[in-house]
Parts: sequence; structure tokens; C-alpha cells
Amino acid sequence: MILIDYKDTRPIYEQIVERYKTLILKGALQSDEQLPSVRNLAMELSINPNTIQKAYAELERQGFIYTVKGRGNFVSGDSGLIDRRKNEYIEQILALVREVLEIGMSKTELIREIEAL
Amino acid sequence: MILIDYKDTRPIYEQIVERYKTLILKGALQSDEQLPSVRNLAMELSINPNTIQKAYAELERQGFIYTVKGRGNFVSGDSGLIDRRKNEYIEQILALVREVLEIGMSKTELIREIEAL
DNA sequence: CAACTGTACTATCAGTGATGGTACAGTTAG
DNA sequence: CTAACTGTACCATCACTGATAGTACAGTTG
Repeated sequence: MILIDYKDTRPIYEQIVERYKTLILKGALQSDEQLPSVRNLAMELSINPNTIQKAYAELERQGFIYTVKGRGNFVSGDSGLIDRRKNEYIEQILALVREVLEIGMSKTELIREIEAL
Repeated sequence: MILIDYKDTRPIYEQIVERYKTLILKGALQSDEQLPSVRNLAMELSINPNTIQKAYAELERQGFIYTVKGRGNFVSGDSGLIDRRKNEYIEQILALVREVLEIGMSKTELIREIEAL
């Protein structure tokens, strides 16, 4: 479910955050489904519990999960998440598109590349 | 010409590298045009000469400029740079597009956003 | 020669990501 | 109630990176 890529320049906790965000948005995890406990996931990935804690705290801050002390972390049922996430992506994509247009690539050429996916 | 954004999370030397890459590719700097000296630019930006040196070394490594000891740094005349840079952008954009498609955005909706630029 | 260029060091500092460990509070199954 | 699980809050430490500061040396040019 979760894999750490040590060749990735991004910090571990950030990779975990991204991975769960995607899993939740793709519907791979249901609302109110429980996430692995901080200690369990840390064991499984052979990393420090504090690192998992940091990732979960960030996921909660962004509204993807909610925490119940003593019980665990659970997937949030917030339906607005997908739209917000889409907008994040769109902004990133458009920013890159603006740059590549500036150095002379044509919009049609770009769209052809996307169509080819 | 060059501005440092201290709110940007990226390191200073990286911002300088990106800025020059864009300036060169947009044609704002001509081939063989001289860049500010390491010490001058450092003074101008109120940062350390070593930081400029690191940026210039990276620009040379990527083929955007060439260095002549004792004389200075100059814009490279490599014509393949633009194509390579375009490919870099395309790869980044396609990677993001793949992700946003995974969470349920439609290709047509995406293309509409790009067309609207 | 003087005043520029780049370059190569070394030492130091600050911030961040990650680890290891301890401790405490809430929950739940037995 | 107790044991075993949950999250959470610390603290100290380490490694790495980005940036600073300073010195020194080599090449170029007016």
C-alpha cells in the first residue's frame, strides 16, 4: 500500500502524505476506514514512529483524515476534498504550461501530447 | 534581471539557476553574452559569492553557459537546449496530468483549462 | 603591475528531516 | 480492573544541506 522511495528527494513524511492523499481520492480507501496505527506502519516501513506521526498530523491538517485519541486515524468523509485537490493539480499544471509556452512551445503541440496519453 | 524570493521554499542558488535558464531560453540573453561576475552579482543580490558560484557551476553542468577562467561566464550557443528543456517540461506536465486523471478529472475538462490560457 | 575574472578550500552556522527513547492520556478486549 | 493497544508530547541527537565568511591562488586584461 505504502512504499518509500529513497531515491526520491522529497522527505519520507511527505511521500507518505502524498500516497495517502491519492489513495483516498481514488477511492481505494473508504470513508471512516481505519489507517494503520502510527507504531504499526512505522514497524512495517522500518522507519521511526515520529515520522509517521508527522505525516498523519499533516493529513489531518489538510482534512484527509481525522484522529480519535486512543482509537486511531480514520479516512475523512469530506466530499469537497476531490474538488480542492483537482484545483491544486490544475494550478500546478497551468503554471508549468505557462512556462513552456514562454519558451516557444505551441499550445496545439502540448495538447497533442496530452491527448496521446 | 534576477530576483530572490525569500518566501520561496527552494534554495537561492536553485532560483538563480531557474531564472537564468528561462532568460536564456526565451532569448533575453544572447549567445556568448557575458553574465555578471560571481562577486558582482553577489554584491547586487546581497548574498554570498559562493552561492552564485554554485548556481553558475550548475548552469555550466547543464550546458546553459560556459566558463573561461579569468574572463567570466558566458551564455552557451547550444541550440539543442530548447528542445531538451521542452522535454523536461512535457515530462513534468504529463506526470501531473496522469495523476489528476487518476482522481477522476476528464481529459477534455483539462484541455479546456489549457485552451483558456 | 593593478584590478579584474574564476576556483578551491576550510570553518562555521542554521534549519530540517529523521532517529531513539521516555512518558502520559484515552480506548478497548479480556 | 488490567493489559495491550491507540495517539501525543516531549527531548536529545545525528546527518545533511544551504548559506555565510574568509583566505588563497591562478588566469586575463588594461
